[in-house]
Amino acid sequence: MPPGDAGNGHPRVANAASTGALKPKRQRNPRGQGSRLRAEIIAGAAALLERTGSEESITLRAVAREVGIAAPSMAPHFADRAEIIDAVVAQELRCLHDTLHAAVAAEADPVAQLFAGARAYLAYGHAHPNRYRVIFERRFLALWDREKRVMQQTAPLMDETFELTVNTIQACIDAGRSASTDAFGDGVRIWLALHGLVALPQAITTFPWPDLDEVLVSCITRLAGILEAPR
Amino acid sequence: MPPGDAGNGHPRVANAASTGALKPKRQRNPRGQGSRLRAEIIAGAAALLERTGSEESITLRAVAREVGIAAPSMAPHFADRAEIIDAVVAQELRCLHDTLHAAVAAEADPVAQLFAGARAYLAYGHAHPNRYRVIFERRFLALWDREKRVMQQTAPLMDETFELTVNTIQACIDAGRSASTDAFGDGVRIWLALHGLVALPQAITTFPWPDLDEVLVSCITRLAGILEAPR
DNA sequence: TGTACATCAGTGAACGCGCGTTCACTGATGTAC
DNA sequence: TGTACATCAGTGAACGCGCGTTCACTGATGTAC
Repeated sequence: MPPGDAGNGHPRVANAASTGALKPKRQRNPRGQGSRLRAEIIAGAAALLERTGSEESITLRAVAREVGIAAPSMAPHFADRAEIIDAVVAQELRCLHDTLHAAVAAEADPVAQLFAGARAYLAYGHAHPNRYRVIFERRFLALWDREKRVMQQTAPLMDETFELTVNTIQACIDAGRSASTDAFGDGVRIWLALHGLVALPQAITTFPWPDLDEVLVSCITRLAGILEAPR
Repeated sequence: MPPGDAGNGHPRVANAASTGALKPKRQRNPRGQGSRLRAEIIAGAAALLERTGSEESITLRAVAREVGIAAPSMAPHFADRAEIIDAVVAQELRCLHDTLHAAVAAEADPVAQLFAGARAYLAYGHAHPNRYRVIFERRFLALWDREKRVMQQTAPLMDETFELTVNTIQACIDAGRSASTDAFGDGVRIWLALHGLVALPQAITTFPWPDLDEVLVSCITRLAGILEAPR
């Protein structure tokens, strides 16, 4: 068993403290501000996720190490791992939404907006594969009640993000730039293709993928019935 | 902590033995046939995966319990978890390939073949979500050397499976049924869309997904430039 | 203005658990002589 | 034809590890009187 490995298949990941760059001992939050630790825990878990790429590495003890607190100190804020991960997902989804919104808002032409949003989605997925995974490839193992609760938190945000796409396609239609007659349906088709575009090349690394930006453009052009390139 | 939970987030899953339906004590393989255990281990791991849905639940001890052997007995056959999972992936990918091949071969019309293959892919993904995940959503955590070795095993099979799609599209073109001029590129686009079609609705369960078969048909029709419905 | 007390924000050691791995072993089956 | 030996196909107990969780605690900061 290699050193640093727990023997349970989860490599123990170095944090700032264990690498010797030991953090200044954490100062406790002032009275009444105890809930600030909640945000620190979410940030710690997100950092852990970003660094290790595996949802499983977000153990309570690992997060505690990352944040620099004792493990039981998390109990008042989170009941278990899943609640922490949920909070991370919500935060990351908000981040993705804002990124996409900004990319779309930066363009004036509706067709350019559609491509810009799609490119931002693809760029986010490839720049932050681990964050992307935790949002769009989570699995729920018979945690049905919890799943519902989580979804109540993230579903509106997901819908809001998806609406960006539909609105942009509708704008293309209204401007006479698209032959689409079903903005919602085409939004779905584009989302599915984009997910494939982010996820598959990351999983199947041996395949001779063509240039992904070109694939993106051709998929969207055909799926959204775009009549010509952006002006 | 609930009983049966290791306290490490991995629920311990009941097998036939622990549920009381205790298996007849395993008979050891005859001399010279020791490698048969290898197949039993792969089958046990696959069963575990199918039942629990999580790659993490495939621990050496869990597989040993499933198969009904002592944990150290696996050492001669597999160096670690990853090797077992690799073997499962290869087996499942072979299974998927055969399924798709059969579905395509059952049709005569090339357009019907294209749709039949795509529908078989979608059906496999939804019937066996956990098997699908282990093939197409594996993550490789800095196991680069191992990844290469694994890919050497599965890459040819993956290419073979993909070729089915390309050949079918080419047949559509040759029969004058498709306006496509790039069978490979359109194969990629269809694969990406199909992956989204399998994976996203499973992960995002709150979204009001439209009928997935209709989405499949419309995506393929547009992405492969199909001129009319199958004859 | 003092002071006793309550509350808050955590700590640190200990528990039992499943994990991967080690190591000496067991018992059946073939094989050389 | 007998028999000693080698090999094969595993077993079972023990190890140290990280895990989630418990429980009594500590020490700073407000607050009632």
